[in-house]
Amino acid sequence: MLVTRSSEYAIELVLYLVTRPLEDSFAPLNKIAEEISLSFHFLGKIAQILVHAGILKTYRGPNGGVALARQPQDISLFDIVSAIEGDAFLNQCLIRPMRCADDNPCPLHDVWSHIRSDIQDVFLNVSMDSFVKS
Amino acid sequence: MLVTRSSEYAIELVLYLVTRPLEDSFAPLNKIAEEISLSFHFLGKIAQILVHAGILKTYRGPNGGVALARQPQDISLFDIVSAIEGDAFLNQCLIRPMRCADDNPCPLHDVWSHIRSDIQDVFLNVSMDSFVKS
DNA sequence: TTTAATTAGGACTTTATTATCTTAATTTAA
DNA sequence: TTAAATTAAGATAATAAAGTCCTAATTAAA
Repeated sequence: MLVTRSSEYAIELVLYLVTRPLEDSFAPLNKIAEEISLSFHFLGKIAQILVHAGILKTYRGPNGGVALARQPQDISLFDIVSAIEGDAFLNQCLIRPMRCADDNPCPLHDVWSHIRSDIQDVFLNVSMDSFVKS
Repeated sequence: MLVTRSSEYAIELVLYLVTRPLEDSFAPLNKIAEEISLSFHFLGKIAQILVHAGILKTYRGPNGGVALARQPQDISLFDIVSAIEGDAFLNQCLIRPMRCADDNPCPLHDVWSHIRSDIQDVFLNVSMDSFVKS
């Protein structure tokens, strides 16, 4: 598993907002949940995390819903996934992440720090404007 | 999370066998569990999976234990992790892995298939001989 | 100003993962 | 041939992740 299911859902939610027509403002979560076949309540929790991370904004009441808080080109895959998975995402050693440190490295430490830095770059370099509908 | 804790343990187990003196044959799991501070019983289950995957071999009875079934240079990180995580490891799309297919691709399909192929290459190219003690 | 539409967030339930416990099977050596 | 040392594997328990449900808070419009 590369990311949790919560991260998958978060990516789907952002993709939904990125690919829908620009003129629309807030999209209600119940409509999104139905269209992408996810649980409305669970999606609400995901949305809250993304709001706290500054990726989405919400508005309550009639005609309310969620919307992107910044431009698609300013939202990377890394932003979304690290918001859900926490700071530790791609920031730890592969084995015994809690024990391994630069001054007490595990055998994989050097190899892995290069690998995860490469993977992190990939996640940082995929931004949501790749998926904007024209 | 990039891999499950079970995969971490599997990597640790193999690393233990790779880094110990060559003249030793089978190492008993209780000794390994103690040295790397893991649950003996859980380690036993991990070992069984690695045995079925052809990475380890075991021998029961006094002086029994586990040993590498092949040379360190013939065991990659990918071998270990995919044995534990299953065939789906790095072989699926990032979102909705079950639904996404080449003929019905998710929005991330093309981007992600390149990314995961790169990550998979990294896992394939790290083999256990990098960690052999000389 | 009341009602309806929405997000916010806590409590709870279900499911999957991780971990432990117990017994069986295998093998060596006394 | 019995006892000890080991892995094999099923059953159960604990923890974490995923999912559901309920009530509160906010906002717009009738």
